[in-house]
Amino acid sequence: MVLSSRQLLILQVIIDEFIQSAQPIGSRAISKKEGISYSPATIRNEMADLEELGYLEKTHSSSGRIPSEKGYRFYVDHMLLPFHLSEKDQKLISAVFDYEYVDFEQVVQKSVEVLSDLTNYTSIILGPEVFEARLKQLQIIQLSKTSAVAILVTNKGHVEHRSFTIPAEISGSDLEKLVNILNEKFYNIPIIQLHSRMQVEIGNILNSYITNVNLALKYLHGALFSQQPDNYYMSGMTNMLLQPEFNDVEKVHSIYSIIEKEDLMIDLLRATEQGLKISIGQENKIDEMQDLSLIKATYSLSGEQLGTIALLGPKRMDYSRVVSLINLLSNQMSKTFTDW
Amino acid sequence: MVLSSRQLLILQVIIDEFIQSAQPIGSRAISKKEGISYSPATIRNEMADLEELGYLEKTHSSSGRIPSEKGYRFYVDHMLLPFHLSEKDQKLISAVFDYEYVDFEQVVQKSVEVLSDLTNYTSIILGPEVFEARLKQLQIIQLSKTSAVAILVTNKGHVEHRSFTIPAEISGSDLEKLVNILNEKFYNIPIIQLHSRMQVEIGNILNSYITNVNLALKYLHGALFSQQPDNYYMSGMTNMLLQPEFNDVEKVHSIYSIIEKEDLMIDLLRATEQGLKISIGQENKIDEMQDLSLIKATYSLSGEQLGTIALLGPKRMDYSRVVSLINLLSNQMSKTFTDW
DNA sequence: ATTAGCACTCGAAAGAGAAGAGTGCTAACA
DNA sequence: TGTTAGCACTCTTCTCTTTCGAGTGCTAAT
Repeated sequence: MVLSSRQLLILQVIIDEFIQSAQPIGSRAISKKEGISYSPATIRNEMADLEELGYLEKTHSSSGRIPSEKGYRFYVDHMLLPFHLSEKDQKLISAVFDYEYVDFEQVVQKSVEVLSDLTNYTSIILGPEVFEARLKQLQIIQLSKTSAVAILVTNKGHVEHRSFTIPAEISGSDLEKLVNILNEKFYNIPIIQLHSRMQVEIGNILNSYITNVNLALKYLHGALFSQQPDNYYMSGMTNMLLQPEFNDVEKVHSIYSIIEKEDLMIDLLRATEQGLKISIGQENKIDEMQDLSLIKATYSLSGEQLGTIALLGPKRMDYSRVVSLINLLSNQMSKTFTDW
Repeated sequence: MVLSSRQLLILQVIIDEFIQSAQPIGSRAISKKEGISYSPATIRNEMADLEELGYLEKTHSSSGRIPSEKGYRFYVDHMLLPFHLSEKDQKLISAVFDYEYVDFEQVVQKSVEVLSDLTNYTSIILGPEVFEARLKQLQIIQLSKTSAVAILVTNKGHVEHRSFTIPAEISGSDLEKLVNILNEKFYNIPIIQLHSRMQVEIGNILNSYITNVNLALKYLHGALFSQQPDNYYMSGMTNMLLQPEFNDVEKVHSIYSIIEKEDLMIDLLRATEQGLKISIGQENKIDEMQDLSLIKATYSLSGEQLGTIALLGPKRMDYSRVVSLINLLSNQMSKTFTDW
């Protein structure tokens, strides 16, 4: 069953209007729209058909129509017009990349903010995946007899650091030796392999130099990897409060309880495929996200996928503008990172 | 005008009950309370007096009473009983300090979380002030021809880092020299002085070694200080949604709009005096905080004030438990930091 | 000084009615 | 045959009452 062009037109008008107003749309309102030359009665017939096909819904038996999830899906798949971003939008986005002293974190932080500001939705970005980077330098700086900072720098400029107390069994000079050997031996290996190779490859070598090798390794490892790196950035959570569909504290709370579960969101965002993906309502598979849409796009460095940038808002989202914004932003991010 | 002991008792019961129930308290309910042996009529008379004195309010002409801000203030100043924390609370708090690998950030992060979890209010902590620390080591690690990471480590184990692009006019070896000289010259000076002394003291010395000194200094400085250090930690914002007084999206939004203004909150929290301070409703001087109470306490390292730990919730707060929790936590923080 | 009694006030909840937006269906029309 | 006018019907929303109960303030009795 394929839709007639008139049905398409009416569907489009209803979705566009509903995205604007958040109110059910009636036949009379549609017939008065520019570009529509049918009477309300005709439109009512078409709406009834569209409803039967599953693209529209009613809130009650004599209400106007609102888009169903299937309607949104169709809209997103087949009716998304290329949106022309305003000068202002474009400027605000490029401003993110205009700074002299920049690093990944700063750019990502600014990106997530500009995205939530421009859309009035909640924006989330997964930062560059540290473990894909390679070891540039490892360092231990002793602060006192019993405490030190371990610092790890990757070839992509990411820095991880952690303070720790030096156990009595390990001397400062032993730690230093350990670090020297690790730096020499493991320069430029992927961080993700560091853990396993630390155990396997150098235990023997070190035994001759250092007492308590295992303890020292354990400590060093604990210091560096005890916490997952914070590459999760979110902005505009309160924007949810502005959406009329969430004008009830109950709903807000249920949504926030999901958004706050960082692990869950990371799982949700971690992109499988390159490119842009839209999940509408129940497509998200999570009860609390039934009324939400998630739009995510990947960004990359020299073609290699680096992270995900995403937007969370009501199903009634301004998809066409939002998609343009995300595309522009993710492309700019990719470009900037690759240029460095 | 001093309150009679019966008035005190009634005031206490009303505030305690209201903190529990969030409902206006009537005379009959009070007279049935254990420890009260007066008839409702007697209590009504006392309540009328307490209202005239400004300690109580009515929500409408025939409602029960609720505490006024003056009532809360009196309660907090004169009626706060030492609260015996449950085993569970105490355990959860000490668990924060029980880890093997710890640094400031981790402890602060965990503290802010445990505090909001235990209270169901919003918790904020100002982390240790970096600029009071001293320079332990400065380092530049070159990542490529045109990019590098600058890392600054303080004697307190704080690490600041920033990536930057190396301008064409400056050679890598010059940067290295610069860092060496800075390390030698400025070891152990307070970070806060680093900026000015960099300008004044070593410009001359460096001129002979390095071309483009000023540019290099400018870059290094920009890299290290371009961003304020993130020593602001917050947790439990969504807890506000659980409070019956904020069951209206409007109110939540106005509160969140304030909480999100990091600068403003930092100003509000930065403690002038050592110790614990409670600000109730209008005492906060901020319109949007009329319905909120703020409790803040300082923590310190060897007696030297280090930061602030605070709790934000409705005026109807469980002051006595909350004060005990904050005191315990801030003391533990001070103790832990001093022990290191 | 305390308390019982009582009239009164106000909010919350429930119900009734009117208005209005919108539908579905039927029959007329081009 | 596709389109439209007309009309009965449905359902929400708003407003107006009514009722109920909790709680007060005041007066008079203890």
